[in-house]
Amino acid sequence: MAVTLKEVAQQAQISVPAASLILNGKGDIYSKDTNERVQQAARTLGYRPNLAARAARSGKFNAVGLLMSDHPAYSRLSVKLLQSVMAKLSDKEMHLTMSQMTDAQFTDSKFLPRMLRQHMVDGMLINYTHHFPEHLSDFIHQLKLPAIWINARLDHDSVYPDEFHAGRLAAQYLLELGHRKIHYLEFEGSVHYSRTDRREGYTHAMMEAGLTPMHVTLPTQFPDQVDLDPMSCDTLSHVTNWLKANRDQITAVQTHSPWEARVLLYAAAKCGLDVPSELSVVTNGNESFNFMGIAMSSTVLPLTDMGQVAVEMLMKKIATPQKRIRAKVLESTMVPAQTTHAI
Amino acid sequence: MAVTLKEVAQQAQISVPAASLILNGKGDIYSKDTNERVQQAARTLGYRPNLAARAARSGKFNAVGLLMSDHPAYSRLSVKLLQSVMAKLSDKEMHLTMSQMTDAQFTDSKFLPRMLRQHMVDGMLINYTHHFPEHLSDFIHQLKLPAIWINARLDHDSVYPDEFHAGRLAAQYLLELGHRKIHYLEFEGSVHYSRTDRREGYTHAMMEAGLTPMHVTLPTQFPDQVDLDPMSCDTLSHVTNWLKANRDQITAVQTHSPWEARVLLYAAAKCGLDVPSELSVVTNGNESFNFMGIAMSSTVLPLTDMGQVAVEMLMKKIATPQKRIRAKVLESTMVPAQTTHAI
DNA sequence: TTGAAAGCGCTAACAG
DNA sequence: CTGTTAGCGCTTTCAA
Repeated sequence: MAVTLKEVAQQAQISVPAASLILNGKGDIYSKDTNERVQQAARTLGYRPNLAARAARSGKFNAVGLLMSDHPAYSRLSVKLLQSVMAKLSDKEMHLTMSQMTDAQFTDSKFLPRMLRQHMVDGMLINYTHHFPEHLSDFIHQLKLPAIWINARLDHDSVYPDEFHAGRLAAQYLLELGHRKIHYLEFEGSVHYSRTDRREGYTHAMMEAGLTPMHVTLPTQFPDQVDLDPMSCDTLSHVTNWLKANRDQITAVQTHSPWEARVLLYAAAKCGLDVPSELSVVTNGNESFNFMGIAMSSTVLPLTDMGQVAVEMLMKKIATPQKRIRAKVLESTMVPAQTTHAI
Repeated sequence: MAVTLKEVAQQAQISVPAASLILNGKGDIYSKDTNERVQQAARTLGYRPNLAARAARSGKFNAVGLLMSDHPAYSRLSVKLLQSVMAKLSDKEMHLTMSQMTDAQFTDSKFLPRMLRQHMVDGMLINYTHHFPEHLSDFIHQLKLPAIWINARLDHDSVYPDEFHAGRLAAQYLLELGHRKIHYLEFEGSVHYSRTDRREGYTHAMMEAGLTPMHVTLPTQFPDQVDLDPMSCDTLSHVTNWLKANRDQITAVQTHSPWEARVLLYAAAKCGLDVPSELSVVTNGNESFNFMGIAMSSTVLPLTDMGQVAVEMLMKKIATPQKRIRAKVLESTMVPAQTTHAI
């Protein structure tokens, strides 16, 4: 067994509760000397408070759970977001416990993640973009477990990006650069609200500028499915064919996500189209990135804010669980880089 | 307060310890009827065991900590690895608590992560590729806290990939395809053992085949530093220039990592060199991937095994903390895809 | 087959 | 300023 408070108290010749108070920063009622003795004893013995005992007594776990899918399409785990969440929790002397659900568990109405089955966190962050099982959210409400949703467009207890704004922002940026022949490219895929919203943001900006929106959807194989059959991917040829057929009518392309943007960049190079001098490319994304030796012009999400806001909201929710908190909608910013060029 | 065992026991008209035993699967000494009553009561009341109380009493947290850097170069967080770790822990009814250190904390010899300062986990997984501060590992040993290192090449208590083998494997694959003019490309960067080992694996395979290893190191800007100045990246031009100058002497390139491979693919397209018909590209990596609409031929790590092995080792370590466990070295496999072609 | 008693390590409420 | 008493929710031990 590890060093306990009792041993520290004995060593410092004081009662256990006194040692507890002192080590928790409430020692100002004790003498300078006693404080010193206790601190010293704790240090020499290598005392580490047992968080389980503390939680058992105080009724607070000082822990937050993060629930997500193991399917990248349902719950993309942004490392930056995760870091921001952890940093913010760390400030509050709380920790993060992770839990993921497999697709099978996800659809099984009887399955409950450990974090819901057992009492172990003060609140939950739920990073499910869509398809969050209703029986689970019902259960969470029923438990009155404080929870904040991330990336889900709900009216309350939720933090999510303004995807319409992001879509419009990217288009406006291309328009400001003087582009008129701007196409919008997306691959077939899941139906998260970001998909329609970004496209509508683009459409809105084009109409505002008196231009006709040009939108194309191409078939793809989801990049994470490459495991299944690496040889069968023909995404590139779809993009290349489209680009070849339309190159005269295009000076710029806005893509739904980095996935389309990367393929497009590669296809353009294959077609001998130089980016950015002959073709500008901009995408909506989470963070700025440089996948191919060229920095992508992109809208980026304030992921750090997002994590902080989510944690702040959760803290409020934990303090007053019954009160619903108005959803926070976050705006992206446009980060110009090396794939766009004025016309 | 949530539903407690006491309430369940009252409802089922039995003592608290009896209810505890029954709900923990040790109810075979009780009558069928009693078992049923307790289970029923727990269900209708929505009982969730308080893990803090259980841990306080049993002395086991049933929790594992994951310590990493927030710097992607020191501790790349593979989502697949993380998932495998979580899944394995989930099987054992344990959970994962995350902790990251910032670079500043990392270099501050006085800083201790919460997980070490406080007693809250039964063991730790440490995902630091290099530069793990000595005062921290000393501290961990001193605490006798069971710990397993991931990605660190230590003799004991460690799981890491055989990078030499991976480097050799990729080269051998190209050789089998009939390539002779095989160059090895890497960008300047940190000095993890994977860097030299992979290169030496390549070198070894080339020498075995009676060929001269051709190795080039090009300058780069770390892809994660794009935030700092997105416009200043000239990685692509370095690769393009190198490729142009050497295209006649190259039929295949092996790259240190996907980062080089992506840039190379893009550079080749820019030069009008078709992959794979005119240039084969293979890389060492963690997982197979398709970043640009073309599936990359790559060595891949058994990340799922890696997570499982790490957890298994940690469980052993927790059971017998004093015993050192021989390090487990994992071999990659070669996954051919769309970027390689027989000559 | 069941219950009572004890205690994990800690914090909170009081009394002195 | 300091100690005593009590108890968080649970598991373990022992007696019946």
